[in-house]
Amino acid sequence: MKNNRHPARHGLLDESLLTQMPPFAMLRTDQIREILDLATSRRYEAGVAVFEEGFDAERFYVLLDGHIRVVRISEQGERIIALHIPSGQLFGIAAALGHTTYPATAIAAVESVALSWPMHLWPDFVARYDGFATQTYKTVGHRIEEMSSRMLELATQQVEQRIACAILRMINQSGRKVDNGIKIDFPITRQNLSEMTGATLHTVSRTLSAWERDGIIESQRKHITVCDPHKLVILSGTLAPT
DNA sequence: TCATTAAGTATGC
DNA sequence: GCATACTTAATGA
Repeated sequence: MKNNRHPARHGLLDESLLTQMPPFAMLRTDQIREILDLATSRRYEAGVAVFEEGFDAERFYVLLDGHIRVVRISEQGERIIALHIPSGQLFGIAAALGHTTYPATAIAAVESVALSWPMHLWPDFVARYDGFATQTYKTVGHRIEEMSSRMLELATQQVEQRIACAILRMINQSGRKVDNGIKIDFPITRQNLSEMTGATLHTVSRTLSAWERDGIIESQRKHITVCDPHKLVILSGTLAPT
């Protein structure tokens, strides 16, 4: 026990919180304690921006609980959803890519809790903590892969296939098993899906209605459950055509 | 194959 | 009751 003035006051933050998180999984408890003592913990209401595109990248974050939507605005002023970030992952890590400003806006999709550290600690973290850098570059690699495959989809696939891909991606990353299938673990509207696929919300709505009639999905407002993932995979066009 | 327009129902503070 | 979420049909590129 050395310093009782850490910004993350309250006993909520114990070491076990971070041991689950990939970037910190390889660290000793005393190292995790050090990191926690430097962290600031904050809660974000659904819909609130954690940081915004173009602003100075002052801090980097790890999501403890909730879900983050990474959003950009196109030249025409349309919102594009670039990524969804599930809990346990780093975000706002512009420094890892050599940026000094955030390349996108991060919005809490549900009420969320995140830890953050000032960006000037980034080099220290990379240098001092084993596995932090490798895990980070792994996540960055995954996200770049995901975004580039989405660009390919946008260019080559039909709307129905793109919607299927978007839903499949979300149940892979944030699916929760329920009685009748796999449910996307955060609120998602037709509008949101249109922002991910570049279709209109009307087309998304019609497509989802058709899938619901066919028993492939079930949906309540803001929630989608996939009952027949296999059929969705076929619709996504990921498999070779007959 | 889709976007657009337009007009409707359902749901929740 | 008002905003938000969602549905549907018609029309036309």
